[in-house]
Amino acid sequence: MGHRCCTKQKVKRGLWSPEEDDKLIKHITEHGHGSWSSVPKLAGLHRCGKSCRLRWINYLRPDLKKGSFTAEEEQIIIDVHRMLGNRWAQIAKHLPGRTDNEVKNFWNSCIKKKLLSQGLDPKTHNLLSSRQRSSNKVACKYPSLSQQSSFTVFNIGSQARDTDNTVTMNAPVVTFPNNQTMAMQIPCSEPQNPNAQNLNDSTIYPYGSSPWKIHQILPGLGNMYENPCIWDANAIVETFEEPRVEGLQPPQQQQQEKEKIWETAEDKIEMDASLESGSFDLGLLESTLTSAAMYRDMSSMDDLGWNF
DNA sequence: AATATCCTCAACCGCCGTGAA
DNA sequence: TTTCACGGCGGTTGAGGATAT
Repeated sequence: MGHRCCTKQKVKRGLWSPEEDDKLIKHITEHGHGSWSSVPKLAGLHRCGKSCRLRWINYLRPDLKKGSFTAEEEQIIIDVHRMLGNRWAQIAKHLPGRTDNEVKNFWNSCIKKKLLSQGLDPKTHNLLSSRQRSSNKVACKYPSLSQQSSFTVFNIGSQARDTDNTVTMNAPVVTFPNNQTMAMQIPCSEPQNPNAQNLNDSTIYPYGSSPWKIHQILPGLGNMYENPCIWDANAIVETFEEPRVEGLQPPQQQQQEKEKIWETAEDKIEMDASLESGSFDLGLLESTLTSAAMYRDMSSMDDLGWNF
């Protein structure tokens, strides 16, 4: 059964013809889309409004980025997915010009296989058990990541939404080889977006534009750090300053807020994320985690420079 | 060259949240 | 309070192209 708007009249389905595209583009550039349900009639299309919307958003929009995903985009997807799961629309927001559908397809057709070939569970980003690994030997068309077997020491936990709506998070663990130091990019204090008034605003630290400085991680076992990254545990990394933004709550208060949300992790952070209750701010989580994820700019694992 | 299998990705499906009536 | 229309989202499908046999 189609959508209600589609059942009212006969609508065409399937691939769009160039003529249909032209009609839709012409209508929207001249009049805007307004109510999508009225677009087909006004544009002279025998499609349902939802189909028009999808076609415009995913394919015809002028600001869409064409072409393959870059290595950097791919890493962003992996990093954000690690923290947000299959929230494609949220992930796509970190990739200007990319759509949720595109990101989802790329994930399912490529990244997922890469992670499996690395012995990582694409859902949790954790290492698969040896049994799971052996049953997941997948030919990876893109060998770059799978060749980085030495990075299996790098294991970040991630969230999984359980059926009872509890978000379970494994504490992120970055295991550094003993006696190694490592350059790591973490955020410095000043947000670049002058309009940002609120830490909850994820635009403060958009990928690629946030201020980072290189820190050195001491040898040993370090955990991804707290501030503004919310992980802690017993991190053996140096702290960095709280972002200074006008109108922010005092750090102490922020800390209390965070403590409401997060329970201290040892190996695992479990929190009651009853999303409907409103006690859990997904936006805050996301923006914070996104900031937290910035360490990924060591992303390019090739740049890490382990000295084995 | 023919056929089978795999892979990609555009499009659809169905559910959900929101706001208006 | 209920109903409905609508937009948005994530999961899934299937056509068609690419690759393997």
